[in-house]
Amino acid sequence: MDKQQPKRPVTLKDIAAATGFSINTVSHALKDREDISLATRETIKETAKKMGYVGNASARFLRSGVSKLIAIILGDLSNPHFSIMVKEIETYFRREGYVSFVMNTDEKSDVERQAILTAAERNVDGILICPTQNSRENLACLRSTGIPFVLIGRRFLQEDCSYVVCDDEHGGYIAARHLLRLGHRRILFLNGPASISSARERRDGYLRAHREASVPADPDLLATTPVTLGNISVDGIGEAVLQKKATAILAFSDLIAFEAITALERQGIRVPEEISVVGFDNIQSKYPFPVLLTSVTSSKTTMARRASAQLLRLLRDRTLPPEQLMLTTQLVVRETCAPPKPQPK
Amino acid sequence: MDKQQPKRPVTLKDIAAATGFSINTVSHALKDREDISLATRETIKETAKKMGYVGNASARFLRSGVSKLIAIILGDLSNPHFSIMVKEIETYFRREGYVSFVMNTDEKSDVERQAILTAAERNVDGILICPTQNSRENLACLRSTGIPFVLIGRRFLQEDCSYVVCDDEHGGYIAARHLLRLGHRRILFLNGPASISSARERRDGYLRAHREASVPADPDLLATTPVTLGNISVDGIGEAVLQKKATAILAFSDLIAFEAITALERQGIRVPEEISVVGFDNIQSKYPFPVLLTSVTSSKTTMARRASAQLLRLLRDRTLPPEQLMLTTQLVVRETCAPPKPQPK
DNA sequence: CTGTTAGCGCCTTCAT
DNA sequence: ATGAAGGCGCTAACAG
Repeated sequence: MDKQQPKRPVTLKDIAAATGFSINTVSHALKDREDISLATRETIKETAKKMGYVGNASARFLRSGVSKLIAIILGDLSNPHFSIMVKEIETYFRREGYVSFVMNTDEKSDVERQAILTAAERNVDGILICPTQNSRENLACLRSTGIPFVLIGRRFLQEDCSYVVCDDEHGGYIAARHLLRLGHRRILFLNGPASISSARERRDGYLRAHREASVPADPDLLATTPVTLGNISVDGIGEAVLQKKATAILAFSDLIAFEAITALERQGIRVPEEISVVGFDNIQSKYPFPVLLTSVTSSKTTMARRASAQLLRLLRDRTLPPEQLMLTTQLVVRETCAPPKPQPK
Repeated sequence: MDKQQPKRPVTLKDIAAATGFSINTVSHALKDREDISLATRETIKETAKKMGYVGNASARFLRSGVSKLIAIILGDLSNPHFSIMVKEIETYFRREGYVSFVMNTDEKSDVERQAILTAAERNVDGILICPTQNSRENLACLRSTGIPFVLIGRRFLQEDCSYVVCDDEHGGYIAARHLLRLGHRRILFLNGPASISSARERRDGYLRAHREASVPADPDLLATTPVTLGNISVDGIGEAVLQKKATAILAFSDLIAFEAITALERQGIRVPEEISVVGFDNIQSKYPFPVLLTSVTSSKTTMARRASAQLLRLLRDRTLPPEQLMLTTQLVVRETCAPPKPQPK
């Protein structure tokens, strides 16, 4: 067999030597260029296969300037919301001949900055990023690389760059409206930090629903929790609910909602009998968990595909203007909401 | 500002021209080599930073032969079981200066083969793979690349290669034993395909528990379902349970268990009152879902870290012999199991 | 149709 | 302490 020595990879030069053609001819033949005779192409391709030629992406990039590499930068891959999208993106781009790598920022802007620079150093052709938005600097950093990018899930309103987001304001609105219509008057919003655009916009929707229903929104009911798994803090949620007299909870993500439900039930507070809960992301669209959480959703796979398609277009023609896309949001009603219990006075 | 032109990345040459030193000196200075005077190093590093130098990984690889790239090949990133591990691996390797990219095989061996070749073409330094095991050829393909690799979660018993798995036989054993001790005599095993080592080993444990309990294991209770999300098939699970007179289900993964529970409850069959369910993976260790599924587990983060560490060692010294590691499995008892209902005759 | 030349950005080696 | 030369594998541009 041909498999003992430390295996130097086969190069075009090796194939050239083996077939007697020049390196160049081999290169062209392997790309099936018309200007090489069919016979030659056949011979060369056969020899290449026999020798186990796989090519060298680094060398190819160095010469051509095209790496066929994509960077995906986001907070937390272990969150199903993201992993579902990443899988979609990876599959989409692999079909187009690209390889994509993921970098987790844990929502920290310095890690994100490092990730952007790493992407540049790795010569990626494009970047898909769900920005931390802790600071504005990283957007400048991203721009300064000159690499085409598309934001996904979050956006910068004052800036003119490409993004694909969902209608978070509407999401916050329909979630709050649903609860208000059930009769809830004090809805605790476990929101993400206001620096994140989607958190801000959901809050706006939440407030709009209150205005429409002529229910005053107590600022004390707007709470903030970190959004990364493992850092979500719902300690004392039971106490908070009682103290703030909340009868419902709106959570920034399904994971936060689940954390809250788990904590509440541990304290003997039942959902939805004693407190209603609405989440965001509808991660059950893919996993048929028997949890039955009412949740606001937008198609993650659509979002991922649209963002990928947009980036791909940008890669093919870098002069294209930025494109903004907002997908609709819907409320998926399951079983974690009910009218409020008559409050004992 | 310095940001209009199509932005050719800054190279060592540019810094050399700007500082008046040679390319070589610049290269050395940026690596903080002792043989460049401190003053020069300072100057050069400052200029580099000012000019926004980020380096070029492809060029570096081409010369040095080290890409600092890792490929992760697995079935389905959107499965939390995998995404949790991938996040761990990505973080682990990034701290060591590596970038890792993921490729989903959908458990198809031809896609896997392509992924292996892509990894080789991309000059990865190492591969972490959870093999499909549909065919044996891909292992040969993997070997032929000469790239160090570590299997994760599945293994080839006859082959001498590095792997990190959990004790699946013991997992199948304790799961079945738990159900047998509760009084179940007919446990439907929704297992993965027997080509997958972990499925085979879990089945062996399931059978051992039956032997120990002197309960005959009806082969009719050994069912097989695809393991990728979206392809899991539990259609007619209700009918199957009734027809096979099963009083409990053991599932190859938590996702399959959830699918089964959802399907059963839709048919009005209640868990655990009418049927008990045990899953595998304990994905709730990270997500506090209020589902309370009894599940067999092994630490995913430990598995990921151990596999990463093992691969890293291999990268530092390719002559190291293969290393095999098996982590223990435990049963996490939650609320989906109960003694069987007295069967009406 | 096929071959030659040159160079992408970096690092290794050797020279000064 | 710094510089010069050469080449990693590939492809673009041009020559024959």
